Parts: sequence; structure tokens; C-alpha cells
Amino acid sequence: MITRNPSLTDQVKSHIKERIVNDEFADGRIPPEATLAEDLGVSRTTIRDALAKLEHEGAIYRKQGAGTFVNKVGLQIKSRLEEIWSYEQVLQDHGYAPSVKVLSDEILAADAEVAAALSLEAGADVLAIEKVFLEDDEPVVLTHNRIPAALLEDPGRKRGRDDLPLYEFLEEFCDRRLMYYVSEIVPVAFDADQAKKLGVKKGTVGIAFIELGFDQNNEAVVHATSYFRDDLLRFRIIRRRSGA
Amino acid sequence: MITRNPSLTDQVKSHIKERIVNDEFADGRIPPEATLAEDLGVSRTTIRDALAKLEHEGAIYRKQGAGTFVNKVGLQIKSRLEEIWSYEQVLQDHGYAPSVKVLSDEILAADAEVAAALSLEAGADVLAIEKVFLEDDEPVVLTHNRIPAALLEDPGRKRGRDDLPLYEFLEEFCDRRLMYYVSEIVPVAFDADQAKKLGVKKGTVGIAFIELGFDQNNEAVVHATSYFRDDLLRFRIIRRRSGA
DNA sequence: AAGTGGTCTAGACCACTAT
DNA sequence: TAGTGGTCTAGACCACTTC
Repeated sequence: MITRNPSLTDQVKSHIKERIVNDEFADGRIPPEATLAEDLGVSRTTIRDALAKLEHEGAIYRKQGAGTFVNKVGLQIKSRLEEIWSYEQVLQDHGYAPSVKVLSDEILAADAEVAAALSLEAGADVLAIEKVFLEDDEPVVLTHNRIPAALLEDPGRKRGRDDLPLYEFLEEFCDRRLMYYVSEIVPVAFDADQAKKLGVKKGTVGIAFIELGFDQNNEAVVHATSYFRDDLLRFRIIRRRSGA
Repeated sequence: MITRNPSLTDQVKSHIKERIVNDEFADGRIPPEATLAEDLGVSRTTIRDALAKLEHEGAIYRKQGAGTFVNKVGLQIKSRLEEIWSYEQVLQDHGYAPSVKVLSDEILAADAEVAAALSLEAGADVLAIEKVFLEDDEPVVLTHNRIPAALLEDPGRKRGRDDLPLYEFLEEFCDRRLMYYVSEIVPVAFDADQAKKLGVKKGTVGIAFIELGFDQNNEAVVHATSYFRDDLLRFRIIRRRSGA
């Protein structure tokens, strides 16, 4: 699968973001949109699209009639739920050296819930991958992914690469591009098995995600459950008025 | 505080959303952007902005070169974390008759954590409001809000209106417009007090939000903690590639 | 080849903030 | 009143899907 060049808007966004983190806007004030447009030689629309993305991710805020400003609080937020795409990346941003261990890896019959979620017939084959993500040898995340076996282009070839991030695995071996997840947030008390794999005491409370991943054709391509150690990783989210 | 007229884009968004829920696009295919623009007498940009919002909230999906389609799965998602603005609204969308009970309501000295989060001096006065939200007489959400007392325009007048949704209270009595929350998602086992107020057994697991609300000047105006009964209300979120 | 969404431009006018 | 972000228009060209 191929990737596209970054758009002008994304280049502008990266440029401004860089100037922000380098603290080039000492008073916290970002130049007017018209000025930025002229300086960078692009239209004001392109500038506005870039600023909209930066505002959405909490790097800046805008006040109509007043100006655009650096959001010092927003810049410091880590582990934003909406931005998560691979747990390796989360742990890396978290400041540790992440690693992955594949605990199990097999083709088996889907149970009723998973089959229904993936629009499969009851008992259809799925590839089940259980992984644990560690930072500095300490387990942080336990995941269990189930991918319809029918999606595998070459069932034999995939062995040994189940350590890839899920979205890479799907692009590489299923020719599917993972576009979004619908995730359910569930509080849990870890059972004996989960606690052992996560290195905590049985009954410790944690967060679980039960989620379904969709591809470029809006088809469900993976059912995932993930368990997190709250003492090592805590998620945040920016909730905005009106869904802007 | 005054409110603004809905923009053309928002009117277009509502119009298309209505046609979607009325199932007017039987084959799941939404007309081309150029057609919509001509039919509604607006520019393609306005159409695109409206469609972008609908895509973001999961109502539609778009495939470059192919078209725009109704997202049947996305339409059914309830209790989306990013869209929450008042718990009354959440419970109403959830299909029950919501009610609110104010458990306590007093001016007291902020503890260290709250004072730091709200940029107050240690021990500064805050208005503390404890509320429980019920659906059909069953408690679902327990909240504890702390607002700097210095923000209250008329400390005497506010009594008796602490049952208002927080954003309304802040607009009405503090002249602050709540723009966004930064929320931390925490798994908890309810203690005796929380369990009693939520009508569950001590030790039941649930989700808590620890959050900070910011106003139009990007100032922190409220510190809030909320506890949810997982058996009655479960949150979902759409996590997208790249933060689009 | 035809059709559709994605990106980008140039410019107009409005709403709001600050002074 | 001047300056800034917010909304909207009209049109060009590109990237991709479908037939």
C-alpha cells in the first residue's frame, strides 16, 4: 500500500507547530492569519485549515476579534485518547522504551459476540493474536485482537509478523487500511489470568477498551479488547462544546 | 449572555442529517457535493464543511473518487464521549427521564490539588456543588464541581440554582462561557460513601472523570470529578487515524 | 473516459475585540 | 475605529474510483 505526500495544509501545520514548541511566539501570540498567509506564500484558507487542526489538538486557541494564541496547558497533555493509533507510539510518547511480546497467535473459531461484530457466520475462523506491551520490562497493556481469517491474503506467510502494530499488519497482509475504531470504555477488576500477564494483583482495577476497527470501505476488520494498567498509563481527552 | 444564529453550514448539516435519519437516501448513497450545492443554493465549500462535521460524528463516510455514504453503524452509536456536554442530555439520549438532585452546596476552602488546577492560592474559597443524576429514580452519575468563589458575580443570588447544568450556571452567574474540558479517565472501586450515593455495593467498579473546564479566555473555571455506574451508562468514542 | 471527493486559491463581507 | 478571526462564494485543478 502506498502513502500520499503531505498536503500543503499539513506542511503549514507542522511548520507552525514547530515554531510553537520552539517558543518562537514568546508572548504566546500567533501572527494574524493574513500575515501567516503572506509569509508562507499560501492562501488564508490553507492557513485556517492548519490552525483549525492545531486548535482541535489543543495546541492553540482562537478568540474572534482578538487573535490566535498558544495554549500552554493544551500542549502538555499526553496520552490523548483520540490520537492513539498504536500502543508502541503511546508508550514512546510516554517517555519509555516500549517493546512487544506476542503471547499467543492462532486460528480459531470466533465466538458469537465477535462473529456478530465482524459480520461473520457463527464459528467462522479468525486469527487471534494476544500481545502485551511493556515499557522498561514492565507490562502496561494487554491486547487481544481477532481478524477474520478470510481477510488474510496468504495464511501461511503471516506467521512471525504478528508483532507488527495492528494497522501495519492489516495493510501488509490484508490490504486493508484501518480508518477508525469505535471503542467502548469499560472499568474492570482484573481476573487471575489478566493480573498475571500484567504483573499486578488479582482484583486490581483498570480500564478496558472493547473496540471494533473499520477499513476504507467502512467494513469491520478487527475486534479488539485491550486492558491497561492505570498506575502506569492514564488516558485523557479534550471534550469540546458542539463537537467542533 | 447571547447566542448566535446557526450558520449556513450548520443549517445545511441539520438538513442533511434529517434526510439521513428519515432514510431518504435508501441506497445509502448521498448525492454528489456539486448537486447538493446547487439544490440548496449554497457553495460547495459550505456543503463540504457540513459533510465534514457529519463525517466526524460518524453519520457518514466518504471515499475519494467514489462518493459519500450513510454510515449505518456510526448512526447507532450512543453516549459518545466527545459529544457530552451535560449529563441531563446524555441520560435523555439514553432513553430515560433524567432528574437531578443537589446533595450539597457550600463555600469552602479549596484543597491543594484543586487550588493548583484552578490557579488559586492555597485555601482560596470555592463553591462546591455535589449532585447526583438519576434516570427513573435510579442514580447513574455522581458529580462534584468546584468553582472559584471569586468568579461569582453575586454570591448571594446563586443559591437555589445549583441544579442548573454546569455550563448554564457558569454563563448565568459567572459570565463565563465553558468551551472545553480536559478529562482524565480513571477506573475506580467505589468507596462506602460513593457506593451509597450511587445505590450500589461498596467495591463496585466504575469509571471516574477528573476534569478541568476552560472558558473563552482559556482560563480554568471549574474542577470536576464525576463517577458513573457502568451497569447503566457506558461511554464510547470514535478514534480516528491522524486526528481528522 | 466520466464522475466524485480532495486541495488550494483569491476575494468579499460579517462579528467581535481591543483601544 | 482599526484589527482580527468567522463565514461564505466561485472557480480551478488534482487524485482516485468506477465502468
